[in-house]
Amino acid sequence: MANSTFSDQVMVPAGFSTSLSGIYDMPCDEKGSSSSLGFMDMLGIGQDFGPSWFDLLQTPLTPPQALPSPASSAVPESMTSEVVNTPATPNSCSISSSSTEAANEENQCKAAEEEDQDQEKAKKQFMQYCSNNEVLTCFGVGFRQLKPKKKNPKRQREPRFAFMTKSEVDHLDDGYRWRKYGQKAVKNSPFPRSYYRCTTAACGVKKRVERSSDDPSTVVTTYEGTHTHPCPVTPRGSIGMLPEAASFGGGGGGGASFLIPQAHYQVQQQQQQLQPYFHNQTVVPSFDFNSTTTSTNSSSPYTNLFLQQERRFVPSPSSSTLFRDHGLLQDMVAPPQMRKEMKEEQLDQKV
DNA sequence: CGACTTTGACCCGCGC
DNA sequence: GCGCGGGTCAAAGTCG
Repeated sequence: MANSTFSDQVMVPAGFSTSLSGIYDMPCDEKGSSSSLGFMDMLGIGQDFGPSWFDLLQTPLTPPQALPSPASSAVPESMTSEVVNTPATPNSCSISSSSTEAANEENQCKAAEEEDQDQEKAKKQFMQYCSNNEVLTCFGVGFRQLKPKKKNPKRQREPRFAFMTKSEVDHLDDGYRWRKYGQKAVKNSPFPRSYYRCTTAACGVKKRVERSSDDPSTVVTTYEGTHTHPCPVTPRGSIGMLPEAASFGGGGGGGASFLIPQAHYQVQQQQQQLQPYFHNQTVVPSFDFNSTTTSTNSSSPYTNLFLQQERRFVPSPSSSTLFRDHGLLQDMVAPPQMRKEMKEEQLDQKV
């Protein structure tokens, strides 16, 4: 199978961005039965909870042409309200039959609530991220309920995170090493779904990759689980993603891997190696993680992830030095406005 | 030879 | 109970 680096993903026509669209939230099954979530499940389609996520997917988070300025980078109110609203069903712990069970359930309730809080946090942060980054389509912060095993009937919740990317190839290189362990034909889709598992021992992270039947140019990647190890791709040991930082919403229940930050790192790296290749490519605009709008003391690795990783690429007056120093990121990561400013700055310096 | 992919078989949950 | 579909296993094949 063809492999690609993340740079393949971000090299999309102007007006499109590596896309993430709308967050889905997966309701917990009240009965604790397993639920293998399909694509429709992830979108929340056919489920009776809150506003339809499918509706969210129909609307780009931000218009492709309208770069969000710091002032306008807040999550749109309409989105915020929908994202923050939690489905009514999950973790509603109201029924118990005995005192011990009640105690257990109470603990589970607390844990679940904490998880939900983390998830809420993650959602907010993620929406902020989407809003700030012209993300067109994102869908997925949630938990998958694993099938209860007979020996261990305890419910397990695996964090899941899915997003869509425009890519010619299915399997995108996110820095981790994956082994394909299965492929299945998907109903109502001409494209098969591939199953990958992190090759690192004791790391149970999985990912599913499938091509959208609606838009064959779109690849849907679903991550499941938390990496328990640093990203193996840490050239020169410069930016190794810590396990905490490499996961999403992991404060309470761990988190699924998230590609974007590392993608930028790879983009930056490959930019240096493949400069001619990236010529005139405009990608990944506007990464402005406003520290004033983002909680920095959050226990969520999600927050730290963005703050620590993304800020390396935040175009700001001070970071323009970074662009200058490397001399090759300008076309790549800087939004048009930023490129213009940098150009002007360079002209000023020449004068 | 090790790492990885392919692919048919198998398991399990769910709906009817 | 049965069939369907999603997910996983594992043997065989491929590749560097």
